[in-house]
Amino acid sequence: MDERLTLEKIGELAGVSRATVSRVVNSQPNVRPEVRERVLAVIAETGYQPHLAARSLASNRTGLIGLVIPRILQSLFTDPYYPRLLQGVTQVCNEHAVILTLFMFHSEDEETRLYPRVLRPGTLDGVVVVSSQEEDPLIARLAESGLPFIVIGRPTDATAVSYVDVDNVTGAETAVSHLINLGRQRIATITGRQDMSAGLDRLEGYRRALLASGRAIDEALIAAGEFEEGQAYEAMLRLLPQQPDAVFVASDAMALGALNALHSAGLEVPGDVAVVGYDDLPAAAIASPPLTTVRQPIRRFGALAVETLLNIIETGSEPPRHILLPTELIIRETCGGS
Amino acid sequence: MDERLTLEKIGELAGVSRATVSRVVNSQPNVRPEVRERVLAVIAETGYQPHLAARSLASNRTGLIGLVIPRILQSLFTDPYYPRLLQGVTQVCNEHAVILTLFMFHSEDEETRLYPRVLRPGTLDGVVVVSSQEEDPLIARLAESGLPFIVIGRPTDATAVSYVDVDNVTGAETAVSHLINLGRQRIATITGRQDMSAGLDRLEGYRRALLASGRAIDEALIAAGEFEEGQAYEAMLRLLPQQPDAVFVASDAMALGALNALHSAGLEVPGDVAVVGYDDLPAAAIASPPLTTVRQPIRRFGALAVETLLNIIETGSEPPRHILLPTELIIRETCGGS
DNA sequence: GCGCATTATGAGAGCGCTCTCAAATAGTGG
DNA sequence: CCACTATTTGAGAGCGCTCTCATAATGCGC
Repeated sequence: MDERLTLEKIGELAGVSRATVSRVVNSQPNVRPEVRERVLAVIAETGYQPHLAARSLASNRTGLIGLVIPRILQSLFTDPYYPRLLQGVTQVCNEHAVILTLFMFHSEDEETRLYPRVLRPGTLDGVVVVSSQEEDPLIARLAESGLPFIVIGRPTDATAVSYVDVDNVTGAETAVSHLINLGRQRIATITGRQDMSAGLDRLEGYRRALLASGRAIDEALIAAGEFEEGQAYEAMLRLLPQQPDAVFVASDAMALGALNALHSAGLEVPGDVAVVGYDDLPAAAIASPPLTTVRQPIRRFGALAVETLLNIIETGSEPPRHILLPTELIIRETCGGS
Repeated sequence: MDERLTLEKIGELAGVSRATVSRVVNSQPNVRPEVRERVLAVIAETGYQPHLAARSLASNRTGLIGLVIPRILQSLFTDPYYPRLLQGVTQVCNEHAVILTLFMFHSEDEETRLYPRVLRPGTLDGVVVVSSQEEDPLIARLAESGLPFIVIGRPTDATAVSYVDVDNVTGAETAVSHLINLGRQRIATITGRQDMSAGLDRLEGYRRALLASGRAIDEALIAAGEFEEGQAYEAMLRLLPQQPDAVFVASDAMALGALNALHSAGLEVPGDVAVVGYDDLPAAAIASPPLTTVRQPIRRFGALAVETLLNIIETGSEPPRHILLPTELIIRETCGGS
């Protein structure tokens, strides 16, 4: 009882060979039902589980996938983005009996030192990379290594790489169109970082909505917020001389900053200026006034990334998978009207 | 170049045997410096990394540790507790070249189905369990299996089990003593779940502070909040007839609920009733008025758990490690005075 | 320079599994 | 009932590493 359980041992107990037990464990065909039953009984009785490392070595499959969260994004870690993402990710991992490994880096030094570890042979079957700034070096190395991987959030050089992303262009377009339909005339925007696709795409959506309604783009109404609350506060103040009557802000954190700026400038929201954010943070719902925003299906997002990765592992990375998920406009009070 | 790198291969290139390369890779003694150098050069040049699965099989060490987050606590996942904890945990994992695996369960079914996976042979070197309700069955199974593990948050039957916990008793005691020193006379408390040590200990701290100042415990001033905002709201309303002039609330989420209740009852905070929370959520700082609360060193917490686990893996689980971390009273405005 | 203790090196077994391949058994048609 | 095919089973090699143990090389004292 004290001795370690192996295939051999189970075979002995069931009166068959190691090979047959292996077939049963892996649900392969060509085992007499009666024998299969007998083996399964022994397994259930003993609580045998195959030795992961041994199986990995022999089969060249570890049953582990990695989730890589780069340093740049750690700041976002205070909003519920990652927890939600993790829920989606772990959910699918659990369903498919895959073990999730988590790589979080805290400094550039750590990144360069530990990236090789992600690629280390005999470790992972595949990797989910949360994309940060454009051009994460890890992505190039993954591509080169041949290890299956998928990116959450679209990288710049996207065509050859599989990714799952939110349709930020359409999300932003919908938000801005809503402001247009509400009759707002001078719609400004505070943009996110322009080295992230999320930042670029949300600006692109803003442009498209305006153009679609036959308006011109006024560059003076576009201010850079870098996805940071403080920067957005400043950006909002810079926009005020242009007398916007609405502003589309590329994240809720920034929208909160913009709201502050508007308040301290003595302007009414949504009376004087309508505001729409992006992300639907919990803080958005309890802002005053509650913030109209664009909600992303974050959990589905994580789930879909893993599902797609598993599919890539199974069937190969060709063709690259490009998946865009729709967003939802959550209308609250900062946009006025409804 | 295309062929897979193995110890054998490296040995060939360096003109030594597999065994010698292995010694170099594992920094063992008894290799001539000149030979060591030559081998290291080949390794650097080729980018060789040992095959994890093969090493695991041979050495019976995988270099993986698990972090298990039980279902019950997922609700807490919206506050920054887990992100912070993960930062501490991954930090130490990175330092020690250990790979972190994350197990999150979403239903009772998943738990019972997947617990064995955590214990599966050839998978993990050790486990960090975030304790939830008392008596997590996983803890008993881990103890039985002999796999090294440590619990974050103290389990009930704590003596035989290693854990890292916040000193909730002292934390609560300090908070309540502060209210006493401020001259509050009728200090109530809203408790957390009494099947979690955090809930029990914070109540115990409340009691101790009162007794230490020579006061009696008035059970009518103790109301159950179950760690939920809504429940705390109700609890606060139930307390009001007792005319408390202060309330110690066992979590910030609940404190926010209590604050709401006080407002809607037309009472002034801290004028009529002082409030102290616990946890120092971001929401605590921006509550109105900003909430006095007890801050826990969450990141250190996670870091210490992993460090201790690694030590247990190295040196054995005897004696069990019991670590208590101090808290910090963050004084803001809801307690009045300073 | 010789015998000895020490240190450096390589051969080989074995970790627990998968997978191929040949042998054994069961099933089929005439 | 035999020849033949289809299915079931087991023997054995091999995955890439660690670790023990025997052997080879080296250092040292006299």
